[in-house]
Amino acid sequence: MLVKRAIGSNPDFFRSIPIALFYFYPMKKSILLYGLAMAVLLALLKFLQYKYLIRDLGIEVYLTIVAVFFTVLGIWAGLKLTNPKQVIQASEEKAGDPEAMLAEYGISNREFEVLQLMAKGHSNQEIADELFLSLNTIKTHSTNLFSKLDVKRRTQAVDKAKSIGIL
Amino acid sequence: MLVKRAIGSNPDFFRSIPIALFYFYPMKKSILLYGLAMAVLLALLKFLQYKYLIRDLGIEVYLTIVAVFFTVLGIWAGLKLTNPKQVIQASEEKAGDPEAMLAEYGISNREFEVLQLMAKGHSNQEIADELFLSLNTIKTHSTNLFSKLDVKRRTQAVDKAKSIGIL
DNA sequence: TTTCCTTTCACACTAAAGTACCAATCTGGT
DNA sequence: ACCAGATTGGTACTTTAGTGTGAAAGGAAA
Repeated sequence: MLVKRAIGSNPDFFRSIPIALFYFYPMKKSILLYGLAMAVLLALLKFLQYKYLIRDLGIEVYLTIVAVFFTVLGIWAGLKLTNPKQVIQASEEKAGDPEAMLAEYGISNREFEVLQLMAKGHSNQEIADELFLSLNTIKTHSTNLFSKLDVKRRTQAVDKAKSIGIL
Repeated sequence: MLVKRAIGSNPDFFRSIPIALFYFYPMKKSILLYGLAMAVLLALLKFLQYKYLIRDLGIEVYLTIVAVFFTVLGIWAGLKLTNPKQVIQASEEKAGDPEAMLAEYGISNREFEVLQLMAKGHSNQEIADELFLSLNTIKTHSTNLFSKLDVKRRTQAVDKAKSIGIL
């Protein structure tokens, strides 16, 4: 909808959208955002193409912009995809029953991730940056985590988590 | 602007770009390969452009191919860059004597006492009460302790203290 | 005695952590 | 399709934590 209103003047542009979205059909919101970003960029370039004489500058310039943009986008996507990976690895390190304890205390995945970074001495802002979340979200997670662990501070949470063997 | 509106719901995206580029910076070979892959693809497309009539299919198809390719490339880069994360922290693991380490870092008795209580998750006020000291004194001790351990927060102090074997 | 370190504490300030409440979206089952 | 839990965020607020500066008292060593 948003896209449609922005580029309404270039109907032939829409041919590219289904192509982009095709590859990611089974996926969810992030992919939708990906397609959207792609569409927007294409629209922008298309717009510039008519506005200025980019065609005269050569198609290479055109492609380079797209290439760089989507590389960055890809790196970002890659970083996002690897985050849940580390959690799995970390939770499998302990030979005990960390998973059982997490379930016992009703600690969710995200909460555990936050807990792990807390234990490494990271600040809420740092955790937010590393997980690509907002500071408020980290605060929410940590508050919920504290109530589940029945503690009041992050240092207590780390201490208790280690004592019950989930860290 | 246009792009920002499209991904507007996730402003963290833009914060992640410098992060991604930061990890990317020290890797010279990867950048070289990146440029090479880019050049090869551009050449290939250029070649196809003359060989067949891709231009008639529209610039969108052209761009879509490039976009998808470099997204995949970016994801690959992202995956590669996130792996050597945990190696860095393992460098300071010197399992040694506790007393020797205290001397090594110039940590005094009181500071160590404070550190121990910190590790148990106690607040500054609680520590002050337990040691019959004022809150300000605890703050002074902890500030000095942090500078000696070269950390900025109590959680980091506890983490580092454990890693160097004084806790 | 002088010097250095430790320990103690104060005040004023900034930064971070944490609480409370709310709400939208997403996800996994039933 | 609906629902419970998970995830993500926001606002406004209170509480701790941490910094910078200064200072006083005691002990140990030169």
